Order: sequence, then C-alpha cells, then structure tokens
Amino acid sequence: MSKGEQTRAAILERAFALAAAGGLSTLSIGRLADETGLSKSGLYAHFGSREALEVAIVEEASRQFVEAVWAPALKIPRGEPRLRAIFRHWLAWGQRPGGCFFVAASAEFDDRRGATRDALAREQKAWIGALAKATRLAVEAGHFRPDLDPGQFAFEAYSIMLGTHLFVRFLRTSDALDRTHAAFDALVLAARAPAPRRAAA
Amino acid sequence: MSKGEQTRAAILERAFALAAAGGLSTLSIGRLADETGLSKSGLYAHFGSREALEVAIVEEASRQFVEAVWAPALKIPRGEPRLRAIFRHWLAWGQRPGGCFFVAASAEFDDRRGATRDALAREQKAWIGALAKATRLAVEAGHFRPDLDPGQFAFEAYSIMLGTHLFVRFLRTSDALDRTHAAFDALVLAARAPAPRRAAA
DNA sequence: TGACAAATAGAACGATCGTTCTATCTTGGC
DNA sequence: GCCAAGATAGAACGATCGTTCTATTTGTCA
Repeated sequence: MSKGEQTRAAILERAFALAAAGGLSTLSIGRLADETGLSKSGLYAHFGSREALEVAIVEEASRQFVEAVWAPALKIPRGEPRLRAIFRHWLAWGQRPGGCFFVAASAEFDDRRGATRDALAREQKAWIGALAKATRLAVEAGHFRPDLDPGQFAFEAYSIMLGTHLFVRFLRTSDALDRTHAAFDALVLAARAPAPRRAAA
Repeated sequence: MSKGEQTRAAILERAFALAAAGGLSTLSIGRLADETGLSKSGLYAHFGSREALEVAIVEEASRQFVEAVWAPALKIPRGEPRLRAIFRHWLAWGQRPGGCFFVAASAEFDDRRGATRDALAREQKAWIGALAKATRLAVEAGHFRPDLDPGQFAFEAYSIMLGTHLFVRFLRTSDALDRTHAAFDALVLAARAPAPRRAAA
C-alpha cells in the first residue's frame, strides 16, 4: 500500500467516525483537516470534492457495517437463529456513538439529490434486501410459515429498528430496549409456523 | 393583533414551511429574510436569536400538528376507530413536503443539546403519550385485550410510522404504503380482544 | 543517487453564516 | 397632530465554508 493509499485510509477512518458521531453534513473539511493533522488542501487532494469524500465515507460505513453486523450473522445457522443474530448485532451497531450511521444519514439526505444520496440508498436497499432474503431462508427452513411475506417482515423489522433509534437516542426513554425486544419477539412469534393446536393464551 | 404580532405570525408560517421542507438546520436567516421580504435584522428583531426562532418554529409545528392530526381524531369515537383515525391523519401529515417535521427534526437533533432539542423532545413525548392514552381508551372500551400494554402498542405504532417515513421518502419503495397498512392492521389485530374460538386461519 | 511523480502545505478566493450596531421609518395612544 | 415606542433597513463584524492556486516537500523507482 503506497503512502497516499494509507493516508487516504486513515483519513477515511477518522472521517467516518466524525460523520457517524455528528452527521455527514456537520463534518467539515477544515475540521477533518485538523483532526487528521493534514492541511485542508492536502486532504482535498485525496478526494477531489466534498461530495466524493461523502461517497467514500458511505462506502467506508458499509464496509464496517458488513464487518460488524453481517459477517458474524452469516456464521449463525440460517433461519430464525440467524435473523435474531442480525437483529442483535444491528442493535449493538446502532449503539455506537451517533447511532446507526445509515439511519441518521438517510434522514439527513431524504430531501436532497446527488451522488451521496444515491450511494446511501443503494447500500441501504442492499441491506434490506439481504434482510428479506434471510427471512426467506427462515421460511424455507420451516421456521416461519410458508405464506409469510419476507418483504413485509423486513419492513416491520426495520421499522422496529428505527423506533429503537428514536426512543433510545432522541427521546431517551428508559424502557426503549425492553420495548424493542418485545416488539421483535412479537414479530417473530407471528411469523412462526402455526403452533400445534393449544388453548389460546 | 398588532402589526408586529401579525408580521411575526407570517414569518413563522413561512419559516415552518421552509424548515419542514428542508430541515430545521438548513433554514438560514438570510434565506428566510429573502422569502419573507424582510431584512435580516428586521426579521431578527422578532426573535432575538437563531435558537429562539427554532423553538418558535417547533411550537408552530405543534400547533399545526394538533390541527391536522389530533383535533380531527378527537371527533371520532374513542377506541379502535379513533386510533385508526390518528394513524390515517398522521400518514397524511407525513406526506406533506419534507415529510413529518418531527421525525425529520428528531434525527437532526438527536446528538445536540439546547432549547430546540428540548422543545422537540417535549412535544414528541406528549404526542406519544397521547397515542398511548388513546390505546388505553381502546382497552377500556373493550376493543383491545385487557392485558395489552398501551406503551408497547404506541412504541410499535410509532415505529411503523418511522418505517413509512424511511421507505416512502428515502428509499421510495413503491409498495411502502401497502406495507404500512399491512403492518398497522397486524398490530391492531394482535391487540384485539381474543376472538371467539374458530379454526386457525 | 538522481530525476520525476506523488503528496502535502499555505495562502487566498468568494460566499454565506449568525449577530450587532446605528439610523430611519411607521405605528398607535394622547 | 405630536411624540414616544415599536418596527424595519442597511451596513459591517468575524468566523467558517468548499474550493483553487502555486510552492515545496517527500516518496519511489530506474
């Protein structure tokens, strides 16, 4: 790895940490220059524009997201256990400083246009698609009912994650995590293959 | 209403529209001055500081939110019908330009401190509390099971609203509204008083 | 090691930000 | 209709933004 490449990697790591903690648009070139010990123009030469820097940050975020959430979940047996693992790791990821980078960034960019928004939407759609696929595997494994709509399950699971984000980070409700787990358990319970006839609870 | 008061009201209406469409922090004094036809300092005299303007905008947003969502829902009979009305009107409110002001603003301010954040959190907690109360009334009316936790119901309903916001505004998934209604229907169904014994569907 | 390319620094740019000051204009009560 | 109080304008402030330019230093490879 050449000198330039490793400097670039170091910049990105710091830039992602700052962007995750304070939002993509609060990150300024000048501040990032200070934090990395480089000059503004020295830093600039690595990316060419603010927007290119933002896109690079989004890609760095995806890399770290896969590493923190997706990779460990893929080691868990497919079906409900893997889905639970995904949820658990995502929850941990979302408790980092600044919360989930993607949730924060989507709210920031939902009205804008440009390469940053495109990169964010692409990554997030991929992640939701993967969540739906993991749900489909749970159906195929017989853990979930055959007529379950994986896209609907993914929508609802993602919604719970968004609720967690708001209640934990913004409202700071003390029982937010309990509610999160209760909601996810209820979602999974409703998705399960119908239990053998018992008396209703 | 004195001259100053009515100018202030006009400023706030315009300011809220701009803040709702583009986010609270993208709204700048200079731009607002242009849009209202006033000078920056003329505008400034009405609020005293940027933060005071933001707080006033939050209060204006609450006023409009009550008018658009809460007031009409209170005319509907309490219980499940009213809950459905709240959800319906909230959904319409969230389809205004810029989406739901509160959802957007909470994401913007979750890392910050100050009067604006406090005002936002206060209003939003009040609204979630009201949602929980409406749920409790549905329990008391016998529409929902007696052991239902209204706070949990409110958490999950709010989560669905957040999911809608993301899927409609950011991801722009075509079936987002269908998924929203399906999710809310499932939530209500699970909250209902247990149906008379039938064969499982 | 010498030479060329890559990497970085430093200064300057125009724009915009929130804020403050002073001056002028308008309104409302007597 | 006068006159104080209120409302508004205009200019200027220091700071910071993203960006560009020209040097200068540093790394890399023949």
